[in-house]
Amino acid sequence: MQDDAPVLSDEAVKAWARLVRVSQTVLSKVEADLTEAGLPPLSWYDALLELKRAGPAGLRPFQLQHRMLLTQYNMSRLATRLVKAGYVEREDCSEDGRGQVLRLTEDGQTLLRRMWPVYRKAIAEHFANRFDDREVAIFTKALAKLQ
Amino acid sequence: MQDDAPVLSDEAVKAWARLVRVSQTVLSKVEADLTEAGLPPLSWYDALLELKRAGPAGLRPFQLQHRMLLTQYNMSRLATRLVKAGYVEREDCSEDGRGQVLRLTEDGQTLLRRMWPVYRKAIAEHFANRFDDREVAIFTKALAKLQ
DNA sequence: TTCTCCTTAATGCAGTTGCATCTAGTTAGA
DNA sequence: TCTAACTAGATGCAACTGCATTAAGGAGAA
Repeated sequence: MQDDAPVLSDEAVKAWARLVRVSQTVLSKVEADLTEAGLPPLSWYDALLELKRAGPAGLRPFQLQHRMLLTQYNMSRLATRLVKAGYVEREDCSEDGRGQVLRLTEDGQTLLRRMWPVYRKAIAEHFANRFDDREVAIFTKALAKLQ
Repeated sequence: MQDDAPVLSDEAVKAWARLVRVSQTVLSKVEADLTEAGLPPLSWYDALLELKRAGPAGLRPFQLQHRMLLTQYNMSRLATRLVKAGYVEREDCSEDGRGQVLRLTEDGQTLLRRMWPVYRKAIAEHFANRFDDREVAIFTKALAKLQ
């Protein structure tokens, strides 16, 4: 019987199981709050927020893709959806014939403003309210080790 | 200008963002390791493990659904896939004409045994190795507040 | 210049999820 | 016993994801 098993305590497995379960639960509660308010999913918010931060220069799809940790094909499709919904405009990139530039539209700005209160409330309710400042700091520090 | 905004510090938002990002990243690394080893996704492992724990009595789909925090329709479909793949058997429930019982098959047992080494290695690499025992305890305790 | 390799982005296909709805069986109250 | 309300599970449809592949432009070496 070989023992090439990585060391993994029961406690570590328990922590893992809890991370998976908790993140899934909390995330789906937040998504549910957005859906209930008739708003699009979190991924749309994330994309629009990044584009807002990028300002009028916009972002190349591959840049947004890296920031959001998306796959290339999912970025391509998310962009298509956001453009179709009118929240983003996509134009060919003048410096690179292969590329595009994505920019937030007015409607996109508006959507961000409509989503934030709902999103903020959801984060508070399902996540932040459970911790005090010290615990938030500890939690953040622990998560940083996984990045 | 109303102020019905829930209290939500920048630190809390940062912790939230990190939780979302990290859990997504780590989870997808683990899934990738399973895929690379030619194994089915994590959700299959979870289901099979619950069925193994349930023993020969098996589980009703709705019981498994609650344990795995699935929606009813996703439970129904996961069961169909597992049955089709031969890892689970599904028979009508004698006590309840509407219901079924799910049981692990021999092949299901075998799959569990094949998946665990890969899964364990992935948990260790992408998660547990980043922490010492004390940190695992702190992390678990923090996550507990979100349950 | 031309050839090769790399990067950017799209897409066909199969599988999965969310939502709404449906069927069928159970339970409890009049 | 009959009916209304509830519970267990399946499914049609649209949207989304993963995988593999493709098209097309860019960049550098010979």
